[in-house]
Amino acid sequence: MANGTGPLGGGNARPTMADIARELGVAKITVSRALSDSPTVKESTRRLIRDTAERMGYRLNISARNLRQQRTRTIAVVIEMAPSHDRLMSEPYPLSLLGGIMQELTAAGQNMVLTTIELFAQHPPSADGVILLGQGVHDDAAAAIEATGLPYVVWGAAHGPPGRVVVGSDNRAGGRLAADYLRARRRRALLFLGETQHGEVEDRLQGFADALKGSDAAVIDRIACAFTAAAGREAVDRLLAEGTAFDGVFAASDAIAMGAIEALQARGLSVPGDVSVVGFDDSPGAAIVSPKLTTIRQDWAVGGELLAKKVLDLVAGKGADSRAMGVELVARES
Amino acid sequence: MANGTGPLGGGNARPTMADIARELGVAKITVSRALSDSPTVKESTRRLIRDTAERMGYRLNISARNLRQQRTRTIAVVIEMAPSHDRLMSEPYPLSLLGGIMQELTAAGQNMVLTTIELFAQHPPSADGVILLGQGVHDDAAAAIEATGLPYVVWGAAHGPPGRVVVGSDNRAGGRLAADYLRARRRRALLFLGETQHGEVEDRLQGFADALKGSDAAVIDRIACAFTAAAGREAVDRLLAEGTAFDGVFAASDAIAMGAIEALQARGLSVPGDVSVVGFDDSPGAAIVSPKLTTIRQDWAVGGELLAKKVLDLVAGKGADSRAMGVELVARES
DNA sequence: ATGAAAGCGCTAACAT
DNA sequence: ATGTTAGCGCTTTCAT
Repeated sequence: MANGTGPLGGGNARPTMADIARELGVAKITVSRALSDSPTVKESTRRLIRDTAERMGYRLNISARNLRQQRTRTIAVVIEMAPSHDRLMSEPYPLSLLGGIMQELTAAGQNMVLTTIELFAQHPPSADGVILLGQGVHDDAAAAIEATGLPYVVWGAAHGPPGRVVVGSDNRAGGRLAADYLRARRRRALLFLGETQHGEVEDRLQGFADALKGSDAAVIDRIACAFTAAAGREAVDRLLAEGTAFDGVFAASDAIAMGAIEALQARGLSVPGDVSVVGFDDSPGAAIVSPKLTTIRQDWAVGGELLAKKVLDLVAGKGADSRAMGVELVARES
Repeated sequence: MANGTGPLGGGNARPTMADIARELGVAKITVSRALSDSPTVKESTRRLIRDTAERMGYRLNISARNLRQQRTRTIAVVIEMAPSHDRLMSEPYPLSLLGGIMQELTAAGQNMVLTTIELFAQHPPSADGVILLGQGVHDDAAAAIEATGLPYVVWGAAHGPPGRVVVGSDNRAGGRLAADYLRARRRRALLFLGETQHGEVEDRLQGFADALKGSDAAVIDRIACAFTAAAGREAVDRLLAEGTAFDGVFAASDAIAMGAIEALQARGLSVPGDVSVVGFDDSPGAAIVSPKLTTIRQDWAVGGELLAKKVLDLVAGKGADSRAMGVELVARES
């Protein structure tokens, strides 16, 4: 029973500035000025025009303005992954990053179009700038964006060319914090769980390994695994089945850590009795699982705001620099 | 060190179809036709034009096309909430819902712009249709969208006017399933936790209460609480402090349920020994917490796809109907 | 198979 | 304080 706004239109097409101008006997440029609050329009005229516009149900044609002004007031947010169901949930770029971006763009009166990198490469949306979430294993995504010539910023790790603006957490510092935590608990045989092809994860491992140098603790194994609980569970289960012994785990995400804990408990091992586990992200479930998960908190919302600010600066021709945001260890039970 | 695409431009502005046409000595309309794969252009001409366009770095000006064609190939997705950090975090529904929407829109070659209802009301983005996520307590959000005259669909509960297209889970059925589960476990004094101002939650409670009729079990109390673990914890803690006795809980979200379990355990009560708990959503953490949470699963990704399909149908003038999607009880330990 | 003209709705630049 | 002119880049319509 939907009616939409069919093109039958009994003469009720959306009115334009010209319609309002004709109605009032003014020039359409005056309408334009009045509606955009130009100070050169007399207050009374402005009020008259605004009221008439409202009465007639006028709405600005944004495509026309964009065409005329050669800009879009739109930032494209590109998610560097196929839009598959389970991946979206488990990837470490949750909605809070989008929330931060949205908050900042909204405040600046900018629109935000969301695409995947595939779609972006095929039909780049009209936008003044681009925020890329995740760089992917190779630099394909960034390359696709560079091809458009649009200014862009990236969430992730600063492994790309030096001029690129990257915002991300200080993943090395996160790795160091995890190492310190495990060392303070006298853990020596440590496991790292995470896909180090992923730049951020690589940094986490690097910080982790660095901080262990010169101590009696060491990374005895590193397992590439996806950002999911299932992957963490399987990895740990396999190791235990093989008889690998370890007493500490640093996982590249909380989901992985939770999966690891499950696998440990399923084999009768206690966390943190036998094995200590540190996750990454401080995701919502971390405080609720049993044992409560010790983890490295990164502030995505702030990251999102920074991304948005920086891309807007670039769009405005103001320049911007990369930023590694501080992280924090949240010591809970694990 | 960012350079952007400064307006200094040594004559290197983005080329237009006219530029390509001049370069090749053809009419710009021929360029237009060639680039849009019109069959009336000779194959050799098309190839020539495409190659030249690529060589010159041509990119379609979407604003111009939109203006000329009077449409945008864009769907606005409106999030009916302030982009506040914790709500976004604790409310997982938008993320997978967005995934489904994106998948479907992407496949249809549509762009997706994301806004909040506030921003939408101030500056409606240019879009051919709207997907509204969540209706809010009153009907404000839907009203703001209706004011634009754009076709729209809503995620939530079908409590609005009859013509409105609503996609959502069958929340009443979810409530019934929860009731059946608790009855089968001989639970009699039941608690409902959730904000029934929220249409979906209201339906969950209604189905729940309906299914209890004529049994010896009953809802002894219903507490309005936000969708967070903290709210669930506080609500249950307060009740226990007051000495209220109950042996079953149905929570409007998994987060609430997890908070409730925490509070129960903190007071030395066992789940499910003393109290059974049913959540809603089957969110990622549900299978990992201890005890593993029994919950009602709703498939957001499919919901997102449906929303997108239906709004595209409306945009195409094809009509669409509302849909309550089936839910499923996932019996775990709680 | 290709082209010329017109115009989508808006605003910058230059009058008045 | 208001108006005139022109044109953003594209595609529809009507020739040829």
